[in-house]
Amino acid sequence: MPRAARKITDRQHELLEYLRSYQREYGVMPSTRDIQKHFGFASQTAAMSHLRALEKKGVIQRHSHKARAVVFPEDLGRAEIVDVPVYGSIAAGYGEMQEQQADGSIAVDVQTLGLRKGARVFALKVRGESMIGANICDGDLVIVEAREPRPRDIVAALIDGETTLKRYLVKEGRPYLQAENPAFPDLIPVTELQVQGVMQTLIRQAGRC
Amino acid sequence: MPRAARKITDRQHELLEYLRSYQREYGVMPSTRDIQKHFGFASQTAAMSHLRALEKKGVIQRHSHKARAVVFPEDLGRAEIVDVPVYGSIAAGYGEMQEQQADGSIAVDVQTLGLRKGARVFALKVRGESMIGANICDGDLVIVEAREPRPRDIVAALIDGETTLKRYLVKEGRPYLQAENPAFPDLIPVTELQVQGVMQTLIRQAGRC
DNA sequence: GGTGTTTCTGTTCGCCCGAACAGTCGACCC
DNA sequence: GGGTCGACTGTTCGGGCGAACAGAAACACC
Repeated sequence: MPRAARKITDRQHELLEYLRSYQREYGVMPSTRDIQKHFGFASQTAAMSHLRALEKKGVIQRHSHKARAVVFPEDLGRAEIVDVPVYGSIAAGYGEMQEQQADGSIAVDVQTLGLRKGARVFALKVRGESMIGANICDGDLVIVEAREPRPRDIVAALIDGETTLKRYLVKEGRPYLQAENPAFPDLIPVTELQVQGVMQTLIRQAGRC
Repeated sequence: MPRAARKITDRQHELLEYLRSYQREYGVMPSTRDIQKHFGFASQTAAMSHLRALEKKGVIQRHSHKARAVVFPEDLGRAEIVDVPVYGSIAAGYGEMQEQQADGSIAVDVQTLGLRKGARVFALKVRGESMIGANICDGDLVIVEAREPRPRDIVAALIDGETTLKRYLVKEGRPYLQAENPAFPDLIPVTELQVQGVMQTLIRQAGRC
């Protein structure tokens, strides 16, 4: 295999790793002179030829005559990525949620999440087995979009000062919430403002459930 | 509220949108002169002052005296993001998978996926109800890491030329696979090389299941 | 033994690009 | 009605930064 996709050298791998770590830390690519300093090169040309080599092997792309214009091809044309804050529990409306401390956040592209542009979104850690009938387990992460529910949506609702998942149903014009577990009481009438959002995506880490 | 977090102007929103679209397309930020040309400014200073305004409002960060050094704070310090190829079905071993066309890909940060560094990983669209007992439904997306299974892992296994999910169990030193649905036959002895990987994460889009 | 790749040194060139300075005009804000 | 913003024009300066050129020494391939 003389042309294309030859194997990457140890030294080139080092450089690649530096590019990645620099980008993660500063959000920008290093200039050839930054690379020079980091590796202790006496000449800036050394960095240049390494970049050229990596470009020839296809692991990076460069825009010529632009500053810091090194790009990883896999980052290009990727769907937009959103950070979703994760709450262990939510004991307030959406308005007050911003002040509440998130337990962390997850980053996923919008396409997988199936979100509309500009949707307000958060994630909730499921506690208990009340939705086991919908195959949602204790410990699952549920991504919720703050919007009006439609009948049969699974919603995050505020009940007794705590947020839980329930099925949103409408009977004879009156909305009510229902657990998907025969051991749980059925009909809970919806008073007002209790629905915080609609479940959009579910994420489960292996090992649980 | 005189200081900090004032509202973003329409014009500033336009600029922000341009920064994002430029970055998505080229993987690099535009220079002030790129901005100037795009908006038809007569002076490059117009772009500069817009960037300064956005920085003061905290929606971007800048590294002074560096070229194209505009950064979105939310992109900074984020866990590494990996692209996971999605296969509708896999009828081969891991080696041949690279040649097989992926049905798309999803981008998630490694932390949410719970992956080890350098792990070989792919995603599989679940077909059928054979794992409904483990609360895995038809249409779910399962992220699989190619590695040796441990007892009680859920694995992607090649059976009759098609990949399906099964529970990996060991009885009296002999490994076998089991569906998590009483309607399916239990014990399937493992011959060799059939396990393609271990389920690590599950992703479910709402509306299904 | 020539040809090619890798990993560098040393130097020069010249556009790229952020930054600073000096203004202009209009919209709000007490 | 002076003050502070936002949205610019017009110009100059100087370091940032990619790129080119001329090597060199090690190693592998065949």
